Amino acid sequence: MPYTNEMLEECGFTSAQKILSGKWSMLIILFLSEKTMRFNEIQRLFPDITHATLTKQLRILEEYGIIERTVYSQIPPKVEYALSDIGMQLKPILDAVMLWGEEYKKHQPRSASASTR
Amino acid sequence: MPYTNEMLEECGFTSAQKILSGKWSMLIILFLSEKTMRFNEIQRLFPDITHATLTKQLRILEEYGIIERTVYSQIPPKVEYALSDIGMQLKPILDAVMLWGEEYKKHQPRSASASTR
DNA sequence: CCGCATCCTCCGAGATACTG
DNA sequence: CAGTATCTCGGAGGATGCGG
Repeated sequence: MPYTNEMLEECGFTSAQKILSGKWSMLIILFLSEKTMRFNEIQRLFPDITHATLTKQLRILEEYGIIERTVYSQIPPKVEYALSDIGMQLKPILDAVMLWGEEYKKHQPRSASASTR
Repeated sequence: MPYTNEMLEECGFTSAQKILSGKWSMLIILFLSEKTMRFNEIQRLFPDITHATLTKQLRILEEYGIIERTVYSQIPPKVEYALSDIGMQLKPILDAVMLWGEEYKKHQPRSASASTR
């Protein structure tokens, strides 16, 4: 039996796809699962993501309810990012993804870096 | 310590991100993990993916070594798609993702369908 | 039945510069 | 220190039509 777009919208799988398909989503979630971090901490962790892009990614994940944002109204400002409960439940999955990725690289030493598209 | 783009390229996690972030990748892999399928079977399963798009997705996954393509030279043509060994190892992960998605929808009844972006 | 080539649309990701 | 506002650009995803 076929799966139309409507049916896929209902399915939890589709939510997961949207949330995880962001270029940095999985990495951010994985590191936040270790500890709560400030904006600049995250940025120092990934020097190659601009702060504008990082802000967007964090906003999206926040809207999805994956991370929680705490603002301390002070000078200088301080904002902390932490995983929500449901976000935390992604950790074992992302760990498994990472392990799979390592395994994959052993078998396919050159494939996924040279994106053929 | 920071993770530069170069370091991330080395990391297996990045391969996984590229492979899994395709809009249909996870769904296709999940269904192929159940059984080998012909092109038209897959397309009937997802009526809302055009055959051009499906072809591209399958090619990409094939280049990544996730799926294997068997062509039967006959009239009419027959092509079968199956998961490779390394592709099969994704199944438990995708099952977990699906379960997480269901759990997520319970907690966030409206979030990820109304993509706020 | 299956795949390829072409063209188009749209959005993610980044670059840059400015605010409190 | 953190966030916002624009702009650009490339590529994913899709529509259509031809070819074997």
